[in-house]
Amino acid sequence: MAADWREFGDDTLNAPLRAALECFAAHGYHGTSIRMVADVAGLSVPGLYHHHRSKQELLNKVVGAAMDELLAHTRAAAEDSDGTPAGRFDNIVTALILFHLSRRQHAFVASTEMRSMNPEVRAVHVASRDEEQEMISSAIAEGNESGEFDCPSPVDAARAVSSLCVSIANWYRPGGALDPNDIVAQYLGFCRSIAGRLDDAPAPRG
Amino acid sequence: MAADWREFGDDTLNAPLRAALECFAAHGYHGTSIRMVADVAGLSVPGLYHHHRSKQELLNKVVGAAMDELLAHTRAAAEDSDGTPAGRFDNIVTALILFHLSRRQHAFVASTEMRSMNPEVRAVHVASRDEEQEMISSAIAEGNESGEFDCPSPVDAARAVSSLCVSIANWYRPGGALDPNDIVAQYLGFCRSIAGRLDDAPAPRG
Amino acid sequence: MAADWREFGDDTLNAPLRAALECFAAHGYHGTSIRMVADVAGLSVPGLYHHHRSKQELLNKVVGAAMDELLAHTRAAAEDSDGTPAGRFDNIVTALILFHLSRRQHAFVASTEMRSMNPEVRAVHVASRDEEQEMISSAIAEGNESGEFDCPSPVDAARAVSSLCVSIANWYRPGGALDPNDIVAQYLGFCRSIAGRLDDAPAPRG
Amino acid sequence: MAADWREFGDDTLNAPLRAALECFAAHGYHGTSIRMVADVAGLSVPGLYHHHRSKQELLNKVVGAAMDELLAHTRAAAEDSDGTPAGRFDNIVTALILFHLSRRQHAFVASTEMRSMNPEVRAVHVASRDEEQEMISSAIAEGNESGEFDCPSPVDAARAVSSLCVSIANWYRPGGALDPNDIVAQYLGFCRSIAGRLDDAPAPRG
DNA sequence: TATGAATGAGTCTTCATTCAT
DNA sequence: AATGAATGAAGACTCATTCAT
Repeated sequence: MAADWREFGDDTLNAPLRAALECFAAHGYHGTSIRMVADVAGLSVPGLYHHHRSKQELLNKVVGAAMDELLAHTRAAAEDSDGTPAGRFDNIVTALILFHLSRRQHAFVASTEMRSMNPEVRAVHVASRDEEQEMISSAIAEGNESGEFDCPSPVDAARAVSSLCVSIANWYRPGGALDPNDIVAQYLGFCRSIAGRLDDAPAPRG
Repeated sequence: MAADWREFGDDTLNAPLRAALECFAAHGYHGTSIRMVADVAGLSVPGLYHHHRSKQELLNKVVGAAMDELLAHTRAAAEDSDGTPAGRFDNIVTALILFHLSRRQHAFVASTEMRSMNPEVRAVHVASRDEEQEMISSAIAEGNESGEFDCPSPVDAARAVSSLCVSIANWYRPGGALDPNDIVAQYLGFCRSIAGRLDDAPAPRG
Repeated sequence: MAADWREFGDDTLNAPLRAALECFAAHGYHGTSIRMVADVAGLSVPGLYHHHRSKQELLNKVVGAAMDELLAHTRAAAEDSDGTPAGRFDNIVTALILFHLSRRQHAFVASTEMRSMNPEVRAVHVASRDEEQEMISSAIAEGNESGEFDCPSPVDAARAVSSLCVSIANWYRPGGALDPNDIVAQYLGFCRSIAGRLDDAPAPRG
Repeated sequence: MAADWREFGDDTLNAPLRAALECFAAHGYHGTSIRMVADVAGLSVPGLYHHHRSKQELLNKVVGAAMDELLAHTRAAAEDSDGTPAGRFDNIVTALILFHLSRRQHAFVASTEMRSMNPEVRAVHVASRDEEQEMISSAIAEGNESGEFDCPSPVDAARAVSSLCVSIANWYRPGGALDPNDIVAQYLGFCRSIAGRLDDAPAPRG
């Protein structure tokens, strides 16, 4: 994993989960009926239930898979860095941006349907998200010490960085006018400046 | 209005609309039943229908009121500025931040339930949002000319600025640890750096 | 009540509960669909739900009303007796028989659908039934002391007496060949002999 | 068979039928799903269907086997008697009691799920039950002639006797406080007194 | 003005049953 | 012989909405 954290191939969702993802992204959890999911998946309703026990479970699995993938890539990105806080920050944020470009719907559903999840499942996802943000804020904090960053509140900045990356999923459409690589560069620039990165060689900016 | 665009008093929603807002914010449009709204409003179901023709209309009114208020404040803020692009940018973004602090639920519902609105109503709101972002991007573009900003893509930066301000509604709770004034300063700083503001006197940063 | 414990007029079930009673008696709780009940009651399905919260509640109310009526009549019968254990036994058992003749379906459903009830509701009904049998067994036990009965195990006999009266609901149909008064006399005789009643003037026997 | 009508060994139901019996006894026919039966039987659903064509057939076979066993034992008991009506009555009733002690669940299901059976299958079982009761009532009637019984209505008494024996299945649990042999003696006494048995040597009574 | 009562259409879910493998 | 996968029909229940009062 450590080597290819930049790569997001086709996701591994099977037909029913993919259908659920698409429906949830388009209409929301409560706006989606199980019949819609079954139709999109090319199954009958009981056929869908043969694979997944409930509508709730569809959501859990979709969001769970997304969160796992995000964390795995982010951790790999952090480990893969050059050892400096700034390098770690760049890698983590790059992974975050790439994820939201590559898993647009997953990310959108995960952030939108938090409230529709079971409390216990939601707790897991909140923990994942918190770990995410913690990785960012500690990189910034260490960067403050190393002189690479000048950020008065790493925790708040990390939240803003995270929010900004998440927001990509709200508007990005593959095949649109913007090149993904440009977006990565652009948003990495945004995030560096939010975090108070002190640049000799200034980062690309939007 | 031009004078007090910084002030957001109590909103003017009557009981049914306020109830709808609360329910939509908590459970989403499709996750909210008309009966829930009636209960929270202290009305019977037909009593609710006496005031508002449909569930859809509740959403339209709630979101419409929010968008109108946001636009009014933003326009007033723009007009109230010192005439420089940088001053206009600061005012507009400040209005945007204040709105998302003061109308947390309204903003959350407006951004979350776009897809649940009638197409024609949605079109109005999209137009409002676009006008919003256009005000920001043109301030940045003019700032590029005036030398106050150095921003390669004002449109993209404006979207990022807007997204970041909207995201405040996702986590801010009145009465929390952070002081609203500090948040304004902090996020204005974030937005300035996203937009490539060239500072003599550096802005507060997060 | 003490005066008219022999009288069972029309029961007080309203249309939905009466419909539920009839359906449960005919097809059992699980064999009855809510649609059947609604049809029999002359209501739409949501109309039925307007009056009663769930299928389970229909069962609870039907059985609860029956148990309450049975207990009220049995207690009144006990209080109305001539003071001797034998007189009390006769009154209680007579009330029991009359109930199963007059509330055939109620009794049938109550005894058949115990297992279909919520645990807590079932507990109430088990307690009622136990009180019932306790009234019978203590009459027998006191009759043993007074010399009116000779019964080695009043508890077991009381259960048999109770079971025998309940069984009337399995076959009795109003308007059939047997006169209700004759059945009362006959089954009272059965019950006396089960309980070991020592007769000078022999009771009617079947 | 004539020799051992008092013996009820393990029943001969195979795994699927035994599972069906247990489920039907616990939840009723309509409260039982084919999947529950399959699970209890340790089979897959199609595996269950491989052995039995339908849920209905499971019920038919379970009840049919029970009825056949009951009739066989009752007939053997009748033939095995000492030739007197009273002796025949005692044997038949004893067989009836033993059956309800030994085949508690079978008897319970057979009496509870009459209404859930196919009409033609139900007809067979009604006929069996009628034959049963006819054996009892004719023993009583002949006993009236022979002076061993004094029973004004043998048919009604036979039904009461039958009902009382059936009711044992409602409460008896193997391993409980009461010894099966005692129950036989006790209920035989109950039934004799219901039937108006005139005793020189008084029978055991409850 | 306000509400108890009602409803057609829809919700999620499970049913008994079958079939390709 | 045995099963994973599938399905039309039905299950209980709720939806947004209306109407008589």
